[in-house]
Amino acid sequence: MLLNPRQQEAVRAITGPVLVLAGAGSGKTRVITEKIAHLITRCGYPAKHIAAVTFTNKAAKEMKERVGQTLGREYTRGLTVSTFHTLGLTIIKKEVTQLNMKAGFSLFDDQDSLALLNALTEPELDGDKELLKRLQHKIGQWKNAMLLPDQALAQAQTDDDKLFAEFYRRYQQNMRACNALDFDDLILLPTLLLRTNDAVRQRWQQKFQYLLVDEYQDTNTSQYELVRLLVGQQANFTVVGDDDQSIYSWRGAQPQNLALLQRDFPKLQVIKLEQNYRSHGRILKAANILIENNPHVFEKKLFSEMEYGVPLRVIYGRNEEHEAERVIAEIVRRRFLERTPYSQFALLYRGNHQARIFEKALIANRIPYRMTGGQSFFARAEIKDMMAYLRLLVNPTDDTAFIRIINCPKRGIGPNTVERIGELAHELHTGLLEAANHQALKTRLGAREFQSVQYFCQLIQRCARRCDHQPEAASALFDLLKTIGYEEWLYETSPSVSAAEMRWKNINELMRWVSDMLKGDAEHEPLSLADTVAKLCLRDMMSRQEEAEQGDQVQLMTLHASKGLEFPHVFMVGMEEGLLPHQSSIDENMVEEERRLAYVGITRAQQSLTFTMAKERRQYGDTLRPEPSRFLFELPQDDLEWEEQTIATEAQQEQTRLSGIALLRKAMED
DNA sequence: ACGCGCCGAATTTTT
DNA sequence: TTCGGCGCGT
Repeated sequence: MLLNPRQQEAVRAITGPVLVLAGAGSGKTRVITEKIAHLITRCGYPAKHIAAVTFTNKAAKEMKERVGQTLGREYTRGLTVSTFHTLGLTIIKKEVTQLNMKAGFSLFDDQDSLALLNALTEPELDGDKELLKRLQHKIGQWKNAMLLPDQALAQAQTDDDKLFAEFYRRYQQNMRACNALDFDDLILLPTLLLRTNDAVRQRWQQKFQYLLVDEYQDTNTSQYELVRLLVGQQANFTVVGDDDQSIYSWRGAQPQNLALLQRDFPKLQVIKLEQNYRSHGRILKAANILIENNPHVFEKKLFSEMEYGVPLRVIYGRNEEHEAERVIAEIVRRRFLERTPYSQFALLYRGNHQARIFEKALIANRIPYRMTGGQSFFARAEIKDMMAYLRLLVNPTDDTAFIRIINCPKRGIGPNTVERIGELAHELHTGLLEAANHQALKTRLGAREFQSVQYFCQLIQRCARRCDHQPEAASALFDLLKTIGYEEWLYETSPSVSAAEMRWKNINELMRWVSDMLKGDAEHEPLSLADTVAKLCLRDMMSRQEEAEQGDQVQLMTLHASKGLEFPHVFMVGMEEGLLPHQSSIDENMVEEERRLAYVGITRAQQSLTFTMAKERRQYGDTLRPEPSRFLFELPQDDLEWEEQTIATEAQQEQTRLSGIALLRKAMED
């Protein structure tokens, strides 16, 4: 299909700064990929001088694929399509010496940095999880605002802030000692370096002569600054975004960055993509009218040339179980009557806890479903263990990794022994592993403990040395895994055999990625172990296995997780004051972002949209009678069918339930 | 190794 | 209020 006039305009605007305001379903990924193709084939930009930046690996991967399809792989060689964090990492790796860092640094995820913060604030905070989270969040805010510890301290108003700034200083000091970076550092360090070092900045401006940024409304201050520094005076760039889909401000995203562009680049060309190719007219109308309740810097109104479609519906359950039952009865009915496959239905909710009741009902009715989100692969204990081994191999000063695995699997090294090692490390100004390997430890530990520690150090060192010879690295890792007896340990400590099997399977999955990345393939150079580990930390695996084969399953996810996706039939559940908008957002005057969240949900729907709610909802042990969400009243009532609010008799309710089940029986006989 | 008992969660989480 | 996870004790 041809690009529409606005899309063409967006693709062809190649001189100077361009902002593409891309409404939901307006084909923005297509515009970005076409634009990259246009830059390469028509404008003489070599691929290696173009960078496209996204927020997720998934988006980066999709974009890479689509550019490859459009142009053919040979034209895309050298093209940079990566996440902000991977781009930051690329710059840091090239500029390690400028940054006074050693190669083979570790990347800490949120859990790792929380563990470090816990250790650093031991006496003062005493492991208070609530406070630690707040501290971590605060440090993140400072980093995103590009404030270093002493600047944070200088700015601190309250005593609390001063204390937190002091912890921030300790944290950074320790991170440096461990040669470790957190995710925010991946943006902050390159930004500060580019800002202060003219030669480095020029080098990177030379490298990236054209920059494209996706989901621009989700950038934070340091990310925007990085963009500004990279594009320089030339300002040849395109950012694509939609202020109405900004739903991550609680994570530091600054949707104001869209408006700031106009201030910082007066020549900014603004192009709006308002034609929607996804949803029926009624759904778009509802979305437009809802979002008009928010203030806007840029006016935007989506339109569709598709049919007007069926009315939006609002249905009730007498409580949350009944709500779930009714949704399921509805799905079963439509599957049966209209032959709609399960996979065309999506259930969207505000909070993960809401999923449980729907899950239960789906299981009870044997309806296949897929829940996205939840505990991620990398949050699993066995994966964290293995990653800690990998990190320690690459970076012997990674004390967080050392502490995690020193006694895992159990090898008779208890907290006391670790304490002794810590003391020695402190005296010698070294990392824990080096201290553990020091002869001075002999006099401080019992013979057994000393021997255990020695054995562990030798294991790590031997393996690390073997890993230096690239071809041997993978087998060295497998040998290590064997030697420490991790599989046996899993079977000993898991609550069930099947749990152990699951965990061991996960370990093997990880090991497969590692060995694939070490080996490389037709499209990927073989990577060093250090690069492999870094990529894994950023969840940036090559050939990340295709999302487990998607059968015919009902889709369950949070509204946040649904951004960017589309479904023929959408149920937005729990449409109640207190849930959406969420109570704490109401309390903090953050209803506009909740409205955007509702907007995101509505614009996921292609053909039909159903809002559901419960008349009664149990919470904290008492029972609430929530009001319908204010957003329902903001929608065009002519397009909304409210179910009659008659109070059904028990008999009628039972009838509804039974007819649902009867339909199910029939469906299962198919 | 297993079981019991207590405590915490209850908003969203791209890296 | 309830459920699940974790930690400790036998």
